Amino acid sequence: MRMSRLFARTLREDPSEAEAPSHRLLLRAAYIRQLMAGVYTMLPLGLRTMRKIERIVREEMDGSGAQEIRMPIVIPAEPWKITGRWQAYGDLLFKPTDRHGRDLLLGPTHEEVVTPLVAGELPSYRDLPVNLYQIEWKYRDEFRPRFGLLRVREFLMKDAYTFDRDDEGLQASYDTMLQAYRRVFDRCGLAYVIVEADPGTIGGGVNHEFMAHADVGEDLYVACPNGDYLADLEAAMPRPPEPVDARELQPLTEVATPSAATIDAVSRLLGRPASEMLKCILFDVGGQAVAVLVPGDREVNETKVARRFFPAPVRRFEDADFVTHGLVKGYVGPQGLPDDIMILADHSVRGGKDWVTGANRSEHHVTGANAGRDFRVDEYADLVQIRDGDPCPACGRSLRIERSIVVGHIYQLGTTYSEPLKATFVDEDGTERPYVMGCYGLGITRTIAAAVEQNHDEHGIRWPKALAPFGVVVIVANRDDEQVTTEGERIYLELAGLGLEVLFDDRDESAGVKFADADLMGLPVQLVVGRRGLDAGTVDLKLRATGERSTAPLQRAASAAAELLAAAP
RNA sequence: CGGGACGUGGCGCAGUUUGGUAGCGCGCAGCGUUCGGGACGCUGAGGUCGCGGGUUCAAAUCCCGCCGUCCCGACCA
Repeated sequence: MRMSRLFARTLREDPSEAEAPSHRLLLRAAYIRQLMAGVYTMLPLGLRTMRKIERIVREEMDGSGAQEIRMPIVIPAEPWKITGRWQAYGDLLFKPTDRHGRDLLLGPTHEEVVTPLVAGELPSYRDLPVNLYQIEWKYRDEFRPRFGLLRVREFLMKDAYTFDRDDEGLQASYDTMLQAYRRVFDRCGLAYVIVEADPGTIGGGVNHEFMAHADVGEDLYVACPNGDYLADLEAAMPRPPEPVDARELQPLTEVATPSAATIDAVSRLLGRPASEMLKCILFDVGGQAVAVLVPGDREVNETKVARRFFPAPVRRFEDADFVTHGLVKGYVGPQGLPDDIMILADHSVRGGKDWVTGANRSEHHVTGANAGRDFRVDEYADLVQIRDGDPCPACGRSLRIERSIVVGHIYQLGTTYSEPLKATFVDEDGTERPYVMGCYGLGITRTIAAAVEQNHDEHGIRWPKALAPFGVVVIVANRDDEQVTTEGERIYLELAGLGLEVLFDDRDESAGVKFADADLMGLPVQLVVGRRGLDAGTVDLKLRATGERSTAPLQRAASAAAELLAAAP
């Protein structure tokens, strides 16, 4: 490709709207342009890199026994209403309507399409397992798109779906996909970890996230320095609480706590640490009131609450809700709550702990409140938010919180979708059973951004060769020197003849501009043809990743560049 | 949606406080000089000052409403 013809105008200054390195550099180096918040045009360079990743993904999917299909983007709403996700996704969905006023949506993921598809085609256990995937644009009207390609409203995703006869089959399919994902991200040159995670609005049980390290990453995970625990922050389990020694419990006593409606204020007023307070947070779960109990020094992990009740929508009580239920905001405690309020408690609330908690009466709290004796707990669960420094559930050492970008997320869905959608096959014994499903997402456009986050310096992008839009850039350093231009052209054609992807910077620009643009665009190998070198019978080579420079004899220029590229990271 | 900031040629910005001819740098076009790490000179093109309404003799500037973009939070590939 001749750069003089390439549709790519680089920017000398950082666009004001770009903050994250990948956003800034992809704009400056002419890979992408923004159309509106969270929606981007891929320019020729960006599209080439995107295709590179697609190709790697395709090869690994095909090699794992998955078959590519292509599902529609415009989807009828009905199956989504059946699975509950029409409500669960809510405003996250783009919801067009057709001329008949029928509800449609732009596909944010495709469980509701692929499940009935398979059910309609494969009625027998003999057809299983099945693994279908597609690489298609996804639409999610994110609350806040940001950081260029990292979080967008239209993004390219590879989504795969497996259909198995039973849990053992699912486990095997899942393991196969997990290995395929490893190979994809290894080939993309990403530094990443695989963590246990929360299934969010997809649902299901076991699931893992592939998290690429990045300072701008929006996703947090906890890691044990021993390496024996890794988990998404939202899914991280605390170390089980130490058993409480049996002892004499205090009586339940009401105390006046004037204008102390916060844990902090009560703690100061009564001179007791926040860890001895019992926090009682109220949620509305699809119309049902739920009280969640955690120690006063911990936060409720709302994701865990939402997961417990999925797909019912979960929201915190608003002021009006307290009034409706006859509760006093700031002074709510579990004892004496009406029966229509479900009480969920974190495991750490178990046993006699003489809690200080709200008295359900304005300006009053109680002391000596104990689970079982003074208040009922309908269910114990893991509900607290993990913090930096919390003990590792495996070894007890302090966990660290790390930042990352989720580039892949795989789920063992089980029958979460096949059951409500009545997607069944006939098993060997002649009975109908729902498919045991898995689904596997991989963000292609996000991987572009993650790769740039991990591979850049103050001059620009430094692509790993697997993702670079071109492998080599041939730079003509002296534009008015006919011999230099001719030699450059010759080497360019020779490289292209070797089957390499070459960008030929034949622009009528000064050498400095070309060098700067080459660094900015980040192509792995730079080959410079200039007067200086020609006089010495050589060309100059530079490896973008390391900045390492070398020279090669003019006659061996193309093969030397090819060898350098082959050895490049 | 809650909190904050911003919107002026393609890009980065000044001008708004105190209303009075729309500016600078980069980029773009032409000519000349220069020519291996973002060269220089001269000439030139390019702007409904986000949109709508209002105040005023006069609005980029003051007032009201709306739209858009970015940053912090809830959501996720």
